[in-house]
Amino acid sequence: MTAVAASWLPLSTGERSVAIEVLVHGPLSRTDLARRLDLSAGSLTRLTKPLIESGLLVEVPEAGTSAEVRQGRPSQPLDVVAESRSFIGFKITEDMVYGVVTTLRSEIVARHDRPLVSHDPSEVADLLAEMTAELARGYPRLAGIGIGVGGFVQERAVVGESPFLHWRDVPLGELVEDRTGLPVVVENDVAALVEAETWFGAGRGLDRFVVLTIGAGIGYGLVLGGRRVPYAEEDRGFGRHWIIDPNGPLTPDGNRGSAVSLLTIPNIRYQVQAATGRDHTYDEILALAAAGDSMPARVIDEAGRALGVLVAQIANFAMPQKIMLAGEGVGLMDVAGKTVEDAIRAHRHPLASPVDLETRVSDFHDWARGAAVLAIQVLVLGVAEV
Amino acid sequence: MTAVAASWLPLSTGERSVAIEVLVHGPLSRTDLARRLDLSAGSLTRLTKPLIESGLLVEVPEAGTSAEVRQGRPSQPLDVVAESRSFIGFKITEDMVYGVVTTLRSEIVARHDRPLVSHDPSEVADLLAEMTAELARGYPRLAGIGIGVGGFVQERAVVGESPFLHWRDVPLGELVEDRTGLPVVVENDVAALVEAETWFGAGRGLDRFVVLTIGAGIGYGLVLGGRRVPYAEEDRGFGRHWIIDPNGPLTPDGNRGSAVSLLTIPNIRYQVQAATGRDHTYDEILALAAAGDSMPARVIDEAGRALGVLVAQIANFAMPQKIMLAGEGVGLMDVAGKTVEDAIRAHRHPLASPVDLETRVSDFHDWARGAAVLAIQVLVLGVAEV
DNA sequence: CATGGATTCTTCCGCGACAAAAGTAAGTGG
DNA sequence: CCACTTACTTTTGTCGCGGAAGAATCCATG
Repeated sequence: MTAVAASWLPLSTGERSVAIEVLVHGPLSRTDLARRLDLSAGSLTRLTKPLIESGLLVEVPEAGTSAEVRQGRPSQPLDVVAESRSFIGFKITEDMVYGVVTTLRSEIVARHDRPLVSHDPSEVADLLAEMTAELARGYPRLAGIGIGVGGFVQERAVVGESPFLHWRDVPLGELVEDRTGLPVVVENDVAALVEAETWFGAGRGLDRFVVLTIGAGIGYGLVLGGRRVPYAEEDRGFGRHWIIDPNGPLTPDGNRGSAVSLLTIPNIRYQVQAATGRDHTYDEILALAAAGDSMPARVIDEAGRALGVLVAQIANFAMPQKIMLAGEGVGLMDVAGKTVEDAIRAHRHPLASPVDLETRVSDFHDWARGAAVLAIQVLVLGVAEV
Repeated sequence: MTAVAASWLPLSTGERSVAIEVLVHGPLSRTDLARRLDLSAGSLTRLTKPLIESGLLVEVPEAGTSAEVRQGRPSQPLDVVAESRSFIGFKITEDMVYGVVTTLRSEIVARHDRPLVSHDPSEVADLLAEMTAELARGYPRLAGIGIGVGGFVQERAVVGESPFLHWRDVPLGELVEDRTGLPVVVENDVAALVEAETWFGAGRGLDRFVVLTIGAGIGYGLVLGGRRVPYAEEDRGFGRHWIIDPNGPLTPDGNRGSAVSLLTIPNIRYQVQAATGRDHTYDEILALAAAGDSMPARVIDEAGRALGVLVAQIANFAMPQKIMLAGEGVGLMDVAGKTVEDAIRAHRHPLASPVDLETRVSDFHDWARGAAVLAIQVLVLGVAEV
């Protein structure tokens, strides 16, 4: 596997904005683009020409509604050639690596998962290289790899600290680049998910929005002006110091009634086990709660209330236009959705605009997809960022 | 009193950014400006010329440090002619109107206060016109008036709702313009203070910062990307639905342990009165608490803890670069500063960057100055905003 | 089936903003 | 007195955009 020409020609700012607009907002005619980007029709001819010649964009037949009869010269929608390049995204968890192949539009076209048996950096890199080879079958024009890791990542290349892997200053990007010959972007998994949502998901076109994840831990990502706000304690225990109920249940980590102890999957399972003596999976607990089993129902109700308070406070203080809920723990919303909404309402001003809360049913491949989006951003469009 | 030519010539975007930069960041040479605005030296000659000709900027002698011996041609700092125009700012409270005259640089050069005996809109407007005439003495080149009101203000002109004045849809801007012949900007008082801090105060040059005010109520202003984020419930009871301590003291408004009931001046006085049977002023309570009187000390300690939690949560969720504390209630910081800091630390992640908390000792004239800053923004530089 | 109107896109030209380079001004230091 | 440094000005070239005119391609109408 040899290195592929990483990125297209260097794009001018005008060309880049056109490329991103088409990539993110689907097929658009030149006239549409002129309106959206506030440019003249003439400028669009100029800007699109090199993009079409380079193969990034193509003219596509006009969208379906043939019934619609319009006068005038038909528009010539432009679209990115989604399949022209492929990207690989990985999500590394404690015991599994989830991998996907995506198109330029971040649609998942292939999946491949493997158990993670060793946490040794070079062995992990070996595994990622093997999985890359496996995934690459049938997708020859790989342009790059994105890797999402829970933990603190520096320079989009080095894992500065990852508690669950017991890593410190591991140059994962370099390790994988050496083995695959492909450009690699490493990023915190929540950050990657946030970027993916900003470009291709719920956050498209929004100025301020929040991604909140519930799973083994709690993740928080704040996007302002289209950019993610970096913060020092990134993904090293968000919500642990946020005490919702001082009299709440004590959890193994020694915090009483924190958002983490009330909301995360391991702590919910711990609470149910401590009360009933039996170990259940998270899904079982949700089912029991839905069926009215009193003890799980109490724990889940409390979790729903905590989530509502958390969401309300985020809305009060950060004032996002939308809050997106993701992660393996969002099943909570199905069972305790009403509790969450009530709690939100109770902790918001009656005149406040309603919170736009969107729940994304997501599995680990969505995290991997998020990592692939980073590769798209950095490698294709040359979006540099820290 | 006749209308004065309101604003300078329409400025181009380049000229405007130069003007704002000089206005906000004091005297700057062209070379400094070129560096700050990322422009070439040539562009600065071009951009500054019309500004100097129009009288907005002047070349001033180089700054003081004559001891400093440098080679080369001396720089020619530019400065705004601060005294070339004057602005009036008003802050309306329930029983007083506070007025100031400021320079273009928002320095207060005169004050004048009057008791507010009637809440009738036209009588209030009459009073403002009288005070304007009073303040205008000796400051002939008035360019505009800014008015800060607690409540909900629309279009920077109409008081949509103000509970303490019992106003609904009062076109205060128009009323005062009719009486004075001067352009008038009306804005929510917290919003005005936020703008003032963004331009001339602690928020200068920051991308994200928060203004938190404690007084008769709690005020919250969030600035992102140099712009204040508008929100629906603006200044109609921020913090009332934020329950810090579910077992906290009950207050007359029926909320138990909310940020408002724990922190605002009327509620602190109410708590002390309920416990001791005696009515004290806020300053007296602070003094008693500092002296160790147990009951006031407990109330103040609780208030300090509540403030700490509030600040910590703002820092956690909105991630501002700085939080500015203002209002008549900031004396709390002198007495309970340590409690506040402890509470902040307890509710933040240990790895989180420390909260940059700045306390501004402020009286009502600072609110009035904030309103004057709005007049400066809108009338001189044509900064349009909602 | 020709004509005209509508709409989209292309070509071309001019304008404005900017940067880079070259020139001028005003100081310091030997 | 001359070299050197720094600040500013002038000149010139380039880039990107908007606007006007025209080409392409549809529909509607007679």
